[in-house]
Amino acid sequence: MTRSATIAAPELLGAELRIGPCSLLVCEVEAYIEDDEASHSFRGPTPRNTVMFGPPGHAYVYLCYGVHWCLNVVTGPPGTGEAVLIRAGAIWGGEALMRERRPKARTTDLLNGPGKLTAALGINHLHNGIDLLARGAIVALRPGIPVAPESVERSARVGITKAVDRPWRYSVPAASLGRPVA
DNA sequence: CTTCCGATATACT
DNA sequence: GTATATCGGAAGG
Repeated sequence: MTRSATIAAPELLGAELRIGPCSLLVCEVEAYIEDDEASHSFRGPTPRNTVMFGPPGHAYVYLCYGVHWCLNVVTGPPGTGEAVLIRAGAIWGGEALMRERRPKARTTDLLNGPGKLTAALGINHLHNGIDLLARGAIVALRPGIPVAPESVERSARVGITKAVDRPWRYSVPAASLGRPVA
């Protein structure tokens, strides 16, 4: 995971993100690096973004618009402020509990946004900084379904107004990742 | 279907 | 005071 965010981001597609009985397969991500006006790390460390400058494979969780939790996977060597935002996932396990947490959501809307998937999985500030690759981690990132590099779509990042020209959003259709087992 | 808007922590001007 | 890596509900067509 000691790779730059733009390399790590497409490699995260198809990975399984699990917390308790709930899990998803990552199908949309965005890369953010230090030399990037759209990145929280652009102006250096702050109380909020310190985790971005720490070791790779850890979770950077922040509150967006004062309302929604968003989950990133820290990348790059320690000291570099890089991360990959998990933007969407395919339902993989624990669907009943995820629906309980988001009762109004339809199937295609359950995990199709960074704030939606953290709500469904129950991820919040308590998970900021944890090692997603550690054995027995509360929130764990593991190999899921392999995704062919040729099938990855690249596009402009969403919801930003700076550095819009950098095509650092990577995605595959949720339906291409297979069906939930549980 | 579409547009508009409120919520509101954190960081910056 | 203003902007932001968002979402869901209301209002209009």
